[in-house]
This record gives sequence, C-alpha cells and structure tokens, in this order.
Amino acid sequence: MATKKITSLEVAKLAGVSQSAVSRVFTPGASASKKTGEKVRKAAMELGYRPNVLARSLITGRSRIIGLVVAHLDNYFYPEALELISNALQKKGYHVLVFMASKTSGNIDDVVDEILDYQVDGIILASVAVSSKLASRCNARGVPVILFNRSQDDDRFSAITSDNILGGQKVARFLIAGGHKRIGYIAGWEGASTQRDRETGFVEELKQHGMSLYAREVGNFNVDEARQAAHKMFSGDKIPDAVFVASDHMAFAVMDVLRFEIGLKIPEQVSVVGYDDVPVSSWPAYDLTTVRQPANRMIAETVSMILESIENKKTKPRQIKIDGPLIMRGSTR
Amino acid sequence: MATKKITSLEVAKLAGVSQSAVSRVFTPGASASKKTGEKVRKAAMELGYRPNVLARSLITGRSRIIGLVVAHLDNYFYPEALELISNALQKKGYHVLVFMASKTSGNIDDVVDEILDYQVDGIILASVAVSSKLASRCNARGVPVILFNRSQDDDRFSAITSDNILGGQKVARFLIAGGHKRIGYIAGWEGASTQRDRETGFVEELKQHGMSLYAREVGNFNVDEARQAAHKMFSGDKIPDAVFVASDHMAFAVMDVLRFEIGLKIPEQVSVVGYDDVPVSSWPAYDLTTVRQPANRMIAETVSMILESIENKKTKPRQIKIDGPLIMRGSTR
DNA sequence: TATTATTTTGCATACGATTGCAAATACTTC
DNA sequence: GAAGTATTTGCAATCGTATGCAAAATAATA
Repeated sequence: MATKKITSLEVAKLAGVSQSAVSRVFTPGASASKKTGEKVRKAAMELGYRPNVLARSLITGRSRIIGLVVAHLDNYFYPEALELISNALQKKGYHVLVFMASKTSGNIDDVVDEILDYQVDGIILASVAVSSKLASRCNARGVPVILFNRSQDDDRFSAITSDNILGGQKVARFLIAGGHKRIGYIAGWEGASTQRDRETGFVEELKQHGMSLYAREVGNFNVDEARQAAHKMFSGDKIPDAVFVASDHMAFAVMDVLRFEIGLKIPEQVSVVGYDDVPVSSWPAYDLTTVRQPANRMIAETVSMILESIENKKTKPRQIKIDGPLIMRGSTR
Repeated sequence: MATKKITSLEVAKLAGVSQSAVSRVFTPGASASKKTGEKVRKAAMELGYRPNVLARSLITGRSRIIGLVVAHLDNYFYPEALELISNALQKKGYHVLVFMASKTSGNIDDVVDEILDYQVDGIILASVAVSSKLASRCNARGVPVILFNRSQDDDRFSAITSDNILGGQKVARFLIAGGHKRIGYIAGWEGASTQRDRETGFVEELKQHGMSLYAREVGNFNVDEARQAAHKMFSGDKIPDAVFVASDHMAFAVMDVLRFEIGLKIPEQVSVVGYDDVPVSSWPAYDLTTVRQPANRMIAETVSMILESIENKKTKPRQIKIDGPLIMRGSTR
C-alpha cells in the first residue's frame, strides 16, 4: 500500500538511459532510436510506468481535457449527446470533464471559471448561455468555446444547432397539410435560441398559409410546467386539433395529460408533434411525430470544430445549422 | 488573442509580495496576514488570476478529479446518477472526468489505465466490472475504487448497490399476494451482480411459497433482446399472468410488445414489474410497478465513501446495500 | 577510409504551483 | 521598553515531464 509512483526517472535508470530518452519514447514524433525505444518500453512495462498526463500538460500547455457544461440530463437528448461526444473525443485522445450547471445555482460564469482552472483545451456548452464577460475571459486564455444546441448572438463563439427555424416550418407545413385548423404551440424556455427559432419558423410558416396560432402556452422545457400548459390549453370547449410542443420531453408529458387526464384520443382528436426525436419517441406507447435532431452529425461537427480550434488557434468561429428530417409517426393524422 | 497566462508570480509582483505569499493566500489553511491577503486578492482580481489546478496537483498529489466509468447511458438510471454524483462532488470541490466504456471495445482495463494517467484521486465504476489485475494496479497507486450499482467478490473494492436480493423478494411476495399463478422472469445480463441478485431473491422467495418460475428468458439489459424475450415468453397458448423484468428499461420494451404487438391488456391479463424506478416509470403511459433504487442515498453513500477513502487511505473497503421500496403502480393488479 | 550529413542522446532548464525552514515581523506580557 | 512568544514572510527545493541546445553516435557519400 505504501507505494511510490513510478516516474520516468526510474524507468530511465532501469533501462540505462536518460530521463529525456524515456520522455521521447513516449512522445509521438520525438526522435528516439529503435533500440532505446525497446529498452525503455520493456523497462516501463516491467515497472508499470505510464506518463503523468498532468505533469505533461503543465509543460506542453495542453491538458487533453475538454470541459463540458450540461444542465438538462433529464431531457434524454443530452445523455445521448454526452455519450457520443465523450466517445468521439476519447477516440482522439481527449477526455471530458463534466460540469453540471445546476438550474438552481444558475450562475454559469462561476462554473466556467472552475473549468478554466483545470486548464481545459476547450469548452463545450450544451444548451447553456454565457455572459460576454466570460466570453472574453475564455478568449483571453485562448480556450475555444462551442455552443452545442444553443446559439447566441456573439460571434466569438462557434455554435452548432439543428436548423430549428426550418424544423418549425416543416412541422407547420405538415400539420396544415394534414388538415388541421386550430393549431397550438407549447413553448420551451423563452431564453433559449432553440425555443425562439422553433417558434419563429413555425409561426412564420403558418402565416405563409394565412394561419396563426390558435393557442399558446409556455412549458419552459420542464415536465411539470408542460403538464400545466397542456391543462390550460385543453380546458376550454374549443380546443386545438393539433399541438406542436417545443421538445419531445415536454411532448410526452402533454400526451399523458391529454390521454389520461383529459381523455382525448391521439391522433383522432388531437395531433401532437415534438422536437428532438429522443429514443423514447419511437416507443409504441408514445409513437411521437417529431423533428429529428441529428445527434450524430451535430456531435461530429462539434468535435471536429473544437479540435480544429485547438490545433489552429486562428480559426474563425462559425455558426452551423444542421438540417433534420420530420419523422412521421402515429401521434399525428 | 496572443495572451499570456497569468501566473502567481505576476500577481506577486503586482502585489509587491513573494510568489509564496500568493500561493498561501490561495491555499486554505495556510498562514497569511490579513493585509497581504487583501493586497494579493486585489492584484489577482485585477489580473484575472486563478490558480492552476494542474500545477497544484503535481505537487500536492491531489488532482481533485474523480474518474467515472459508465457504459449504459441509454438506461435512464445512469444519467440521473451521473447528475447526482457530479453535483455532489462539485460541492466538495471535486470534478468528474467521464470515460465511456463502449460496449463494443469492451476492455475496461484499458479505460482504467487511461484514467490513472490523469492522476485521478478516485474511480467510480458505474455498472462495470474490472479485472483483478487492474484492482491491484489501482491499489498500488493508492487510488480508491468504488463500484456503483454493481458488486464483485473482491474485497479490495467498495461497492454500493441497492439491496437487490431483498428487492427481488419483495416483487415475488407482491405478485404472489396479488394471486398470480404463472410468473415469468426476464433476466438482465447474467454477468451482472444486480441481475443475479434480483433473480436469486425473486426465485428464492417463490420457492418459499412453493412456487417456481413459470417461464424465463434473457434480455441482457438490452431493449431489442428484451423485445425478443417478450415475444418468446408470450407466444404459446399458456402464457404467464405476471412477469418480472430485471430493469425498467427492459420492462418498457416488454410492455410495448405485450400491448401493441401481442395485444394483451396490462394489468388485466398480465402484470408487469420492473426494477429501478427511473423517471419514465411514473409516466402514465407506462405507470410501471417497480422497485426503486434510491439513487439519492446510493449516491450520497458513494460520494462520502470515496471522499473518505481519499482523505484517509487506510479505510477498509466496504460493501453497502441500500434498501429500496416497491413502488406499486398500475401495471400490476 | 576519411569526411560530411543526419540522428540520437544527455544535460540543464522550464512549466506553475506548494511547502519546510529560518529570518523577520508583530503581538503579549510584565 | 525589554524579553519572550506567535505569526508572517521569503528563499529555495520539489513535483514529473518536455524540449532547446550541443555533444556523441550513426549513416551516407565519395
């Protein structure tokens, strides 16, 4: 139990070479002869040596750590995203340090400060906004920041989203084509760009067809509030014949209220459309028509973009929108 | 953009003190006068200085990083756990470095090696087993390892689980009390202690009442296999009148098959019981009777245990089982 | 084989902090 | 105000690795 750590120096001694030689053997691209390579590797194996990433990063200035801030693990889009991000980064030799932006404490700036303390090579903010003070601090440290599933009017950040405006439009067109006349919308948190864009696209497209929202409530991307919103929207006598809910997560709650509390048939009496296409949406119990957020491609872009920024400090931030299809299922007629 | 990092030395210069003074101001418990404290803090604020956690950990030997290995983010018990763990550790000044044990690559040992490279202060393995070679390597480095939601016959590890045997028993008693005569079981992955314990408790308790499993299939904690298992179990003419499924995650798939593909009524024709009590279980569309894994308490124990091991190297590993209640809902009669 | 070009190697320093030790300063107490 | 005690401070070494530089070893060329 009283065990010393194995350092490169001890490996060097055993292998009969200098400490720098050991370092070079473990540094890809450094010059070391085949013979030394073998000696060192053998000694290292014997002692169970592995380079200390932290010590290395102290001198290289690269930690190979990416900070990931995430708030809504209860929305099942994010666990999926987290898994994909982590896997993709792992393949590139990076790892993810997770920071929860607890909805209560709220102050993202503090969290980002903590992240920077770990000398992360980059930061991914999943569905979380950040003050411009923080922006400049990250910029000052040369740490690239990428917004995932959230965009912000600040060109110091790259942002990856699905094309939420287009997505909203698709939903509108689809519902209109289905002959719906009284169309409601249950909004997410109004501070979120995703919410705003989805609604904008949706409402604009309705307008194109000479229609407007028949009802509107706010669910704040939150199950309980979504339930309340559903109750309000469907309590009168003239109820909508279709409702677009700003996220699948909320849509499930809405469907449950409609079916089990109000007693409406979906889709016969009401059509419901969500947004995200999380795995649960395809389960027969919900079978929810929704706009797919192409997680794979969003993550691929996110990862390649952040790595690019790390390699090459002078890449310009970019805003990317990825188109996602409308997935038609049984919650709509 | 070409911005230097702010080090303690620069703060020291600005504040007109030595570098060690700066360090002391930022080290809780170190001796520094009120006056210096103020000068230093002012200078630090002005320059935007924050201590470099990595450099600190190089010398203290503490990284304040906890490695977390997790495999099944698609089972919604784990995102919840991850959120709770991360929050709890954050409060204590630790952070979580995530490692995905992709089911395919499989080799956890390599993952743990990677973790150790980051000089983590501890490792939490969520639902993942590890070889005894690795065990000794972690032990050698003095890095405590805790198994979360998995136990292992190796007393070098602490392990936190719910009381799966007792949980299985509770389900058996409940189903018997409900008058069920033909009781089936859909197993998880047989390599998992959770699966084994749940089944053991369940079957033993049936035996106590002079009953035995009417049918048994394996779902491997996997949605697709669970679906197939359900099909097999409910295809004959004498079908079970109740089925205990080893995880909620699989239970949802089973319910969907029974209702939408086979056309059975739950609970009138078949009762279904799950295990975990993930949030979805309480949604009306499933309304699943299940055994709650008390995530809060499990995480609280996990965190306090790992921190204790870090502070005090000579704590003995312990195995803890936490009792969880049977939550009765509408999927059973 | 002698000479030059190329690799490989070791030395020494640096990365940004913490900490034991001894000197200096501040605080008590009479 | 002096003597003694308690705090604060700076110096210098240290953590484990990477890397510029010059020397040594090897390979290439004539």
